[in-house]
Amino acid sequence: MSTKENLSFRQDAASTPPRAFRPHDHDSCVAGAMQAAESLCAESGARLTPVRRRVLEILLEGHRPMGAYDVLARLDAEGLGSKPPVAYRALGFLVDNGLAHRIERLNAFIACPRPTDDNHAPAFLICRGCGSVAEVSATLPGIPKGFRVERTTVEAEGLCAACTDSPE
Amino acid sequence: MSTKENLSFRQDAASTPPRAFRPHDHDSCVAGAMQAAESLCAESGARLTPVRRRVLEILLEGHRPMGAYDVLARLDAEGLGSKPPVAYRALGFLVDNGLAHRIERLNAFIACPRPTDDNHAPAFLICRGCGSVAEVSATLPGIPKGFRVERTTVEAEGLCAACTDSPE
DNA sequence: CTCCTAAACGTTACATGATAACAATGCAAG
DNA sequence: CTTGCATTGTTATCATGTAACGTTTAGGAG
Ligand SMILES: [Zn+2]
Ligand SMILES: [Zn+2]
Ligand SMILES: [Zn+2]
Ligand SMILES: [Zn+2]
Repeated sequence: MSTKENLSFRQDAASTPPRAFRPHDHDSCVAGAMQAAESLCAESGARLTPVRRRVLEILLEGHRPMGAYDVLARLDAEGLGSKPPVAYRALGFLVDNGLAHRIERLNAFIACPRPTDDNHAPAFLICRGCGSVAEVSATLPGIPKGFRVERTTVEAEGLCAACTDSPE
Repeated sequence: MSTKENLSFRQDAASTPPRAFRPHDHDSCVAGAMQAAESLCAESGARLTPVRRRVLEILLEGHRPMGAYDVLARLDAEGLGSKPPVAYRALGFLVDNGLAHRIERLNAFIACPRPTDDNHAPAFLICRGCGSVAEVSATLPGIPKGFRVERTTVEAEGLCAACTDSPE
């Protein structure tokens, strides 16, 4: 459990599908991510306020992205806020602090499963069958000399192993 | 001129910046892309109608992406249409036929400089300094076995060589 | 050439996604 | 305590994208 998922995926890319596409102990999955978020914030001084913490928990419920307004609906139902900026600010905080990522193709957000694994240039595998999204590590090959890359967006849409097998 | 830019960039990635980031004969750049678009459409039976052709020309004016409403403003000024669906339909046609691409990070569209170079899984280098975008070829490494990739979005934001050198 | 059909176009209305701006509140350092 | 700054609450508005439906047009069948 000490190995990064994105690294282990690299090491034996041929064997194991990412955790998000497999049945797994999701409770400990969530607990680990929350734990990591807490310690990251404690370390950096970032304030994981109630709304921010709750949004992270909501995002962590499934390995699938949620739109800002989906998150907002949840917050509203729980009395934590009803106006767009509430959701966007919390999501912005999480993204800025590496606790969540934005999926550009979907205009949606997903919790980072391993926020303490630093320096990750994340790539996302988006299954159009089940809607799950797995975060893996990607390095772009062949960037021309002279272009200084600051941020990358790498997203692949397709079918996960389970959805490929399933009878349509 | 027979070599694909995206291939040549791969072959000597260390030497030449992509054309979009260099001064070049842009008129012939445009002429080539229009030529390629014409023959692709002739071949496939797709109809490059006046609005569609004009939108492609507009996108080709610079190696930079334009939002749908920017394009629409141009069309409106020329009396070619004033309602969003006009722009979105033309852009959709161009994207579907490989004559333009959508840049997800920017909610914007850019003309494909080499639409006849087939099978391209394009990647985009986005310069935040000058706003130019270069299209290069990218293959994603290390996709886990079992995930069937259908479409990719690969975008890198940063600074092109010229903008890195320029004194802020 | 005429008729027919499918594609393209024009327009209305709406859905969805995101942010600017400012007032009110909480909170911690000095 | 008080002063400053981050956070929150709220309003209003902007930006992006699409469903739906009627009309026009191009181009092939007869
Ligand atoms: Zn899980
Ligand atoms: Zn799936
Ligand atoms: Zn050019
Ligand atoms: Zn530049």
